[in-house]
Amino acid sequence: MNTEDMTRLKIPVAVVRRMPKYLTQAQYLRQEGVQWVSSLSLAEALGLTSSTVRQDLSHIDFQGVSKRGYSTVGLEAALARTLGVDHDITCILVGAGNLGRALALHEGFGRQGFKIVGVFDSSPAVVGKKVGHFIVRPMADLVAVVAQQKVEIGILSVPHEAAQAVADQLILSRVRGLLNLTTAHLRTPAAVPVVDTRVLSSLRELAYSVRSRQV
Amino acid sequence: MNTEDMTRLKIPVAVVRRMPKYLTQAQYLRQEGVQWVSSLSLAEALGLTSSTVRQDLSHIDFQGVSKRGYSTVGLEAALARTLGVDHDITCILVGAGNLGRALALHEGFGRQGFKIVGVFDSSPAVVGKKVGHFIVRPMADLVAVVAQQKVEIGILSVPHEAAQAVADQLILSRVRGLLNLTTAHLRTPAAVPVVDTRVLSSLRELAYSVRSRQV
DNA sequence: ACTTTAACGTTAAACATTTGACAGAGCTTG
DNA sequence: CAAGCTCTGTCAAATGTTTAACGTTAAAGT
Repeated sequence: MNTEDMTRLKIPVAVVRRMPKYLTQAQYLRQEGVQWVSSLSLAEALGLTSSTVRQDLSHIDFQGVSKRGYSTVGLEAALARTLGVDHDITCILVGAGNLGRALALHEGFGRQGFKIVGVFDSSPAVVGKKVGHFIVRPMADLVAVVAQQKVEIGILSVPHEAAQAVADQLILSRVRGLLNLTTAHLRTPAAVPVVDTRVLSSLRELAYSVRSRQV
Repeated sequence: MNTEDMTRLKIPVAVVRRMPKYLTQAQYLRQEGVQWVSSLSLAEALGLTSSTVRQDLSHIDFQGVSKRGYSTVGLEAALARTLGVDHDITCILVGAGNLGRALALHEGFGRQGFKIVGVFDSSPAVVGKKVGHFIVRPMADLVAVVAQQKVEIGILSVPHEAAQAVADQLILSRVRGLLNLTTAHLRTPAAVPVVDTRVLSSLRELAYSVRSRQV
């Protein structure tokens, strides 16, 4: 089958969710100077089966090599291309509380191409204050900044009561996707995807796992 | 079928992942004074089908009522019991960088029963400093604190190069589960579950969604 | 009391994901 | 230069998840 065709086909969500992990691993190996990686060693590193890895990687426009595996450099590039993170993506952050400030100060995302170009807050007490090298801006500036800087992603770290209203503002300002750090479930038009980070949910899931394994 | 039996059966992972969301929603409705909620309105609030909601809730030891739906109070209690968050769970946090400090300062987790009882860091420059009302402790204190305070969950917010080594120390100190905020994949014995929060992965997943929808 | 109705709980079919199995490709070695 | 080996890519079976459909229950109205 033509690989060009493959990549046009819709990639299953389960596969898309694993791709960032393959990308992280490929970057990591490449930085360590490893040139080739097999589906088996990727699987062992990520807690999967080699079969799953091969099946997953068949969805990207990139070929492994018999007897060697996958080139770490090629894999990294192909995954980045497939995910759309082979170029910078501009983001804004709304909500300059503890979590929001931590994310704004975290340099890791910027290194991975997610460039924060503005920090917003609705509280007059916070607007104008500095967060790292950002000056917190009022919500009224949202539309203009999104338009001028071609912002693609809005990151929400507001109290959950305010989440839906802020999400609506972000959508109106024509942001293309939302990263939701709140516990609220956001309702958005189909054209605006939302990914939840679920920190509290993860803790609760963990509580269940811890408990059900103690038996 | 006897519901007592049901709850002993293993709950599918997909269902466990949704339960925290149902719990959040039930709490929220109860706080607003809503007494009953139907599978359909839960579904609409969380972006699911009513069928999924009913199927999911059939796994907990709690019954809905014909023509009314589920009691928000009862639902909240049953979900909390099932997840094991009906009592406090002690946690420690390792890594007092930006993200770690933000989590330590965030009061929401404490209100939900996840009590942080210690903040640790390996850097002598950080040990001894204050983070909120915590004084950052050295890694050497880990074992003693976990034993004395019966710590169940370790939260990792260290640089990813250090993640596996710190995870190993936490496991040795007999923590029962790990919340992983790093991009590293952690390898643990089967008895020690790990839940990843995947903030960077979520951003990448979002980048893919945004891109594949622009067509 | 009886009918209507709005909900749940359960079944089974549809759909999605994961896994095992194996043919084929291309290094490597003698 | 052929044999052997190790790895990929793909197929199909097994497993897991979601959904629609429907029988059942209990409240509400007549």
